[in-house]
Amino acid sequence: MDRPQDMALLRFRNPIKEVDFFSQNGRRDVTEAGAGVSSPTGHQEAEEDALARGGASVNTGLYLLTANSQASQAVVEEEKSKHKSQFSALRIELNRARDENRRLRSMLDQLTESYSALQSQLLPAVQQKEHEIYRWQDGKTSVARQGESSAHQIMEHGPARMRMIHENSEEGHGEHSSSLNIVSSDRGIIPSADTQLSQVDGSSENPKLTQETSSTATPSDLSSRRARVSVRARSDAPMISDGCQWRKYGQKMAKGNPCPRAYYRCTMATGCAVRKQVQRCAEDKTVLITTYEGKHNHPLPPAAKAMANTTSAAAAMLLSGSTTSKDSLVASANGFLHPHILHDSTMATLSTSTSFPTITLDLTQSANPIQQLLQRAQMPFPVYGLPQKLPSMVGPQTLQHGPRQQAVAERVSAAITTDPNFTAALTAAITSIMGAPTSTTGAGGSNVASAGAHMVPGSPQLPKPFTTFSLH
DNA sequence: CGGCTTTGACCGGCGC
DNA sequence: GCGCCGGTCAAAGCCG
Repeated sequence: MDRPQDMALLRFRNPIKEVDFFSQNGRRDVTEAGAGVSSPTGHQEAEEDALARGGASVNTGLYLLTANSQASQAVVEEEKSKHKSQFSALRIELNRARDENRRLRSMLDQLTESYSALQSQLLPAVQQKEHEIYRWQDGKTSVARQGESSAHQIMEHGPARMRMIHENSEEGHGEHSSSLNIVSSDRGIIPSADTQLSQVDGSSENPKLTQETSSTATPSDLSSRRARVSVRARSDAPMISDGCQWRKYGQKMAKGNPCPRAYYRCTMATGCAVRKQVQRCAEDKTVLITTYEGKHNHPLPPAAKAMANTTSAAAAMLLSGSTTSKDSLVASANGFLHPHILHDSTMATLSTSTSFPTITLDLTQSANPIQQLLQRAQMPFPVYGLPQKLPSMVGPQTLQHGPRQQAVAERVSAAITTDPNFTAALTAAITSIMGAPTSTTGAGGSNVASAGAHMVPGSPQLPKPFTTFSLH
C-alpha cells in the first residue's frame, strides 16, 4: 500500500469522524463508524440508517474507499466518465434546443409581423365592408327614416330615394343581389313609388288636368296612389285637423257602413295629387277614419307637416316593404324581424286585403299615446321581428287572405312601429292633433270642406288620439 | 261672382 | 258577360 493511498484513506476517514463528531447524532455515528470499520454488518446498518434519516446522498465512494479496493476506484472513474459524457451530451442537447428555440423565435417574429401586416390590411377592408353594408341598409330604410325631416322634404326627396332604389334594382340586370331589392310586383306597387314621384314633379295645372292625367295614366301611374295611410282617431269633428286645405269632390255611401264616405282633394296647390277619404267607423261612430293617398307637391304649413310626416313615413315604409316581392319580402323579413316587436304589432297594422296596401294608424285605443310613442322611439331600428301575435285591429278581410300575406302585413307594420323616426313623426302628428285648434274648417281655417251628413254640429272637434295602430 | 258642396251619373275593376 | 262596388266627374245649387 502506498503512502499517498494511506493519506487518501485518512483524508476520507477524518471528515467522517469530524462530521460525525459535531453532528447531532455524532456519538452514535462515531460508535457506528468505529464499528463499521471492523464490522461490515455495522456499515450496512449505518447506510440503511442514513437512508432512513433522509440522508439520500450517501457517498458510496466513501464506502468503496473504505473498502479500499482497486475495483471500486475503477468503478468511480467509470462513473465519472459516464457522467461527463452525459453532461457533454446534455450540453449538446441544450445547445441544440437553444438553437431550435432561437429559430422558432425568429419564425414567431416573422409570423407576428405577417399577422400585423395582414391585420392592417384587413381592418380597412372590414371597415369599408361595414360602411358599404351600412350605406345599403341606410338606402333601404332611408325613405322610412325621413320622418324627422319635414313633410316637404319627404315629398321632395323621398321619391328620389325611392326611384334610386328602384333603379338599383333594375340595374341589377334582373338579378337581385338582395332580397330587399325592389322587384316587380304583380300589383305594381313598385311603379307606384316611381310614378308617385312623377306626380309630384310634373303635376297638372288644375284638378281637371289632374283627372285627365289620371285617366290617361299608365298602369304604373294608376298604381302610384295605391299605397294608403289610414288614420283612425276618436273625434266628433267631421275631419281631423291635418293642416291642409281640402275640397270635397264626392260622397258615396259605402257598403256595410251607414255613414257616407266623403272624398277630398288637396287644394293647397294646383294639381296636388293628394286625396283623402273621411268616413266614420261603422262599429264606433266616434271613430273617424281618414285615409290619405298621394303626395303633396307643395310646401306644407307646420300644422300639416306633422301629419304629413306621419303618413309619408308610413307610406314610405309601406312602399319600401311592398316593393319587394312577396316571396323576397317574406324571406327577408324572416331574417330581419325581431321578436321584441311582437307586442307592438297592435299599434300599426297593414292590410293587403284590398287592391292596394293600406296602413292604418289606430289612434283610438290606448290612453297615453305620447308615453308609448316615446317608449317606442327608444327602440332601435330596424329591429324587425317576426310577429306572432295578430294585430288586434286586423279585420276579417285581412284574415281572409293567406297567412303569408298576413305575415307580410304584420312584418311591415312591425317595421313601421319600431322605426323611431316614424314614431317620432307620429308623436309630432298626435301632438299637432291634440294641440291643433278645433274648427269645422280645419286648423287655421285650412280644412275648408265640410264633412257631410255624418258631421256633428257644435260638437267638440278635438280628436282624442290614442296610440294603437292597426292596419287594415 | 268665385269657390265650395251636393249629388246623380259615369267609369273601371273585380268577382261570380 | 253581368252586376256590384269604389272612385271620380261634373252640373246644379249654395254661400259669403
